[in-house]
Amino acid sequence: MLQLTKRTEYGLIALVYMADRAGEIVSVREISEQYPIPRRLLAEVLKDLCRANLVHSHRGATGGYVLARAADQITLGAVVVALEGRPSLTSCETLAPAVHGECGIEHICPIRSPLHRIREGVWHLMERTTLRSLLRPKPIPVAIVAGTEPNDPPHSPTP
Amino acid sequence: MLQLTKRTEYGLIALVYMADRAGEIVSVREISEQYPIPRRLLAEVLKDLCRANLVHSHRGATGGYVLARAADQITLGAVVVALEGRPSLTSCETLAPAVHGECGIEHICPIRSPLHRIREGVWHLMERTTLRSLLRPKPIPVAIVAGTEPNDPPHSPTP
DNA sequence: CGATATAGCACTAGAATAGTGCGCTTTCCC
DNA sequence: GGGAAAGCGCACTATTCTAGTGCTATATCG
Repeated sequence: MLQLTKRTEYGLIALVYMADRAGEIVSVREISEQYPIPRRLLAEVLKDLCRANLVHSHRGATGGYVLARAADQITLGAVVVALEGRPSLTSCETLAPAVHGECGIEHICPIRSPLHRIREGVWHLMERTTLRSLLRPKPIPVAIVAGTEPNDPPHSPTP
Repeated sequence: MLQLTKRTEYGLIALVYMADRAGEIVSVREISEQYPIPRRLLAEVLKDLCRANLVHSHRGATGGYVLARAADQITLGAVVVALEGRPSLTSCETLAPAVHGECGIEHICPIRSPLHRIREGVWHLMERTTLRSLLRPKPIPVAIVAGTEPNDPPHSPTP
């Protein structure tokens, strides 16, 4: 269904949240109280992001998570890979490498290599998109609560 | 799961096959005998493509399907829309328009509009990809006439 | 020590997809 | 004209994936 999973959405929201508080340790509870995201599920997601080294964890009473790198060093692609695996677009690619290297009709499959190109395009798009570019150009946390975008003031998002 | 469905794969394979035989009426049986695709399922897919006016159907004993337009007039986007609906990338977009126009956290959702851009990018990619570009540049029997890409082999396409 | 937070595993429920059954209609061809 | 072949339409089953939850263990701050 050519759509990101909820896990990925939640992960991105959490990452953006953490990016806004760069350096601070943020707990799952804190994030889940800001958005209608099930706490336990978000916890699972953060664990995955931690395993993928996108965030660092701190255990114990005042524990939580912190971005492992700067926001412009974290790509959408990396997040997607961490939370739902490398996208494949066709089932060929999902199964092929695991089985015997082919999808069974590989030698006659007329859409294989062209679709690869598409996949590459999508993939490239996600690799080029950094967490930073997902951030709103608004510095104040309070603004997050209040602001829909009135008319995109002074900032220019990305070149 | 950022992946095309089997239906879409099957549809593309069928379309490519039909493009190779532009003008001829091709039956579901014929296609399903060339590839390991369940006949009945392929039939469902072709029906959907027919409803979307991407192919024309001919009933009766020697019936089958034919491309409704030239291969370069059929986009991957149109096929995807016909077989799995317009892609949405986030659940916001899937539900939002149906419900009350918002996903519930829309006003605070930090990833909404940036992710929209991504979606647009993916969508644009699919809209720009035509069935023709999925074809192998093989100088096949009847030749697809209308002239393939400029990088073609030693074959001066056509008038 | 106790409260709080992450770590890990396993499990349930629901939705979406893959694939099938069956009867009807249309059309070619003998 | 009648049968075979092909599409049409609907409904149905099965499998897979995702969303979300339960429980327990471990770590750390105060």
